[in-house]
Amino acid sequence: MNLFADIRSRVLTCLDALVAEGILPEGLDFANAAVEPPRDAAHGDMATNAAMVLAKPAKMNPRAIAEALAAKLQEDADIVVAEVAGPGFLNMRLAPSVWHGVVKAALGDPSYGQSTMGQGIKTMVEYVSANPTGPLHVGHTRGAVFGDALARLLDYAGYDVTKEYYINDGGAQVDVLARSVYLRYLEAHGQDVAFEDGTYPGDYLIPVGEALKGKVGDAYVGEGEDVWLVDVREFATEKMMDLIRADLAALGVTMDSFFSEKSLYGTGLIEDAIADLDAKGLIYRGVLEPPKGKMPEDWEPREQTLFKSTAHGDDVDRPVQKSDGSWTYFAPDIAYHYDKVKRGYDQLIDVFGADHGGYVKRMKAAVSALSDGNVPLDIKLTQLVKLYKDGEPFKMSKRAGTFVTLRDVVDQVGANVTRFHMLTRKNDAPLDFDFDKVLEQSKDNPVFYVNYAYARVNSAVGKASAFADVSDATLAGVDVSGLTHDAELALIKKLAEWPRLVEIAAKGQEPHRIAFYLYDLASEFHGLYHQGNSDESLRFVQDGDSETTQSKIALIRAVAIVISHGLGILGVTPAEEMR
RNA sequence: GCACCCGUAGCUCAGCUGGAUAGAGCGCUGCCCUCCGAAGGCAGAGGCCAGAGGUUCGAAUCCUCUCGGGUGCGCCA
Repeated sequence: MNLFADIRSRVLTCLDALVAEGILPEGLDFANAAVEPPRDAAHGDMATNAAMVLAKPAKMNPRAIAEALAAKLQEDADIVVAEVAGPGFLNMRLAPSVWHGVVKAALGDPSYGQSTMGQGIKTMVEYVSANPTGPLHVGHTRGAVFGDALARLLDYAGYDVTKEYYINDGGAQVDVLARSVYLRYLEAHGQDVAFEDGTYPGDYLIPVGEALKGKVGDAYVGEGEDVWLVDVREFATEKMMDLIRADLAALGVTMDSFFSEKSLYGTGLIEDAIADLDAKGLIYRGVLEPPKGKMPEDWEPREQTLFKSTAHGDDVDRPVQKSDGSWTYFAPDIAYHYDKVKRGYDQLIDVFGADHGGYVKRMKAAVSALSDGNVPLDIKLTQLVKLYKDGEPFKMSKRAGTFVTLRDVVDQVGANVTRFHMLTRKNDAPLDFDFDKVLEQSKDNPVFYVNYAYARVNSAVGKASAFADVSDATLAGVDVSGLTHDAELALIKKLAEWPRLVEIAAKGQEPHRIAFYLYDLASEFHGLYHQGNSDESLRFVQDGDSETTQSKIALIRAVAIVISHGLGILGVTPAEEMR
C-alpha cells in the first residue's frame, strides 16, 4: 500500500474524466503528473503539479485546470479538501480515516513498504571484488556495505537481484601472493627470509605458510618456482578467499556467487568475448597516442590489439592485448561482463572504489557493445573513508602497522554500527569515520538515535502488556480512530511516506536515503514521546485504559516495524533495548 | 592537458531526478527539563546554494564557461 501512488491514481482517474467531459483535450501524457508531500505541512497532506505540467500541452491556464481537477477530487470522500494554490499547485487534505489505514497496513501487512517497481528485472550487483591477496580494509568495507545495502534495497523494491564477487585471481598479483606465501613457508621451516619490494610482508600470511608446510611438508624447500608456483598460488588464493569470506560474514555480507577470473583463461571465454567485439568491427591493431600532459618516462609507441571503445562513448580506445600478445587486465573484465550478459541479466551494477573511476567509461563501452546497447551497466563509485580516533585523523600505513582492516573496524564498533554509519553518506561523498563518535549515545549519532526509538517502543509495549493485549495480531484489528492529535497524525504521515521513499531510493540506487528517512522517523517519534511529558493524553501507556493504550501502542509498533524494515535493508539488526 | 566526482549555514552534510518561504545535526543565543525510559525538549540568529551566463511559467537541481577541491589517465589489476 503506497498512499501516494493511490492518490496519484485517483488524480489520473479524475484527469481521464475531465478528458471524457471535453474539459481537457485528448491525447495528453500524464506521466509527469506527480503527487508528493508538500514541503510545508501547512499546504496540506499532498500536492500535485498536474495542472502545471499539463498547462502547456493542453494549451490552457494552469489554474483553470487545477480548478476543474479540484472539483472532481472533492467528490472523493477520502479527500477532504482540494484547493488551488500558487501558480497552479493543487493541495489536498485527506480524511483521518485514510491515515488510520496506514497504521493498520504497517501493522497487518508484513510486506508494507515493499514494492513491485522492479518487476522482477534480473539485476546483478557486483561488489567488493577485492584482490585475494590479503584481508579486506576499510575502503573495501564501505564498498561491501554499500553494495550489500543496494542489493537488499533493490530486492525490497521488487528486482530479482544476484550478488556476486569477482575474484581477481588471474593476474600478476596472485603470483606475488604465492611468492610471499612461499617465503612464509620457508620461514615455517626455520629459514631466515627477507621480504623485498614486490612481496606482501603482512603477518596474515604466516599461518598460510605454516598451513602449506602442513600440507606438503618440505617438498618445496629449495625448489624453483616452476615446481611450486602453480600449486602455492592456488593454495594461497583459496586461503585468502576463506579469509575474505570470513571478513564479509563478520560484516553480515553474504554473496550469492563468486566468479573466478582464472576460470576465464584457457577456456576460450576471453577469446569468445573479443571475437564478439571483433565481429562487430570493434577490434583492430593500432598504436595509441601518448597521454597528454603527463608523459610516462618510458613511453614509446607500440602496436597493440585495441578495442574501439570510442564507438560506445569512451574517450580513447583501450588495449585488450599487450605488445607481447598476452591479455591486458581489461580483456578478462570484458569476458566477465560478456558472461554476465549471456547469463541473461537485464541490468548490471558494479560497485567500485573511487580510485577505479577511470575504468567506468571503458566498462560501460564494453557492455554496451557486447549487449548491443540492451543491457545497461551502472557503475557506483564509493569514495574514500577518512578515519578518526577521538577527533584526530588516523593515518593508515602498511609499514607502520596502522593499517586498518575490516576486521579491526567490526571488532571495535560492531557490524551494525559500521553498516549504519557508512550508509549515512551518499556513496560518492567522502565519509568520516570516527571510532569514538560512532559509538556515542546521543542525538547527533543517528545510529543510536534510530535504535533508541526502536528500543523505546519495546519498552512502552512491555509496560502496556501488563494490563492490555498488545500483540501485533491484536493491534492490527484495534480501533485507531482516536489518534487525532496533530503530533500523532504527523507521525502517521511519516509512516505513509515509507513505501514512496523505498521507490525513490531504489530508483536512485541510493540506500543512504533509507538511513536519513529512519532518522527523520525516529526524530518524529521521539518528538511525540516528549510531548507526552507535558500532555498526558499523548502518552503511549494510559494506565488502566486498555483501549486507548492499544491504539497508541498500535501506532508506535507500526513505527518500530517500519524501523526494522528499514534497518533490514541496511543490513542492521536493531538492539531490543539500550544498555 | 584530458576525463569522472564534488562545491549548499561557522563545521559535517540532506535536499525526494525542475516546484511553493532551501532543511537537519553540531556550534552559538534564550527559555524549559521531580517527564511512559536518563543518555534531552522548544524557540531564535545564521544563506548571493562557489561565480557568470543560458534553457522556461519556475533552477541548488538541466546546459555552457570560469574559479576552487578530490580521483584517475598505454604494455599493473
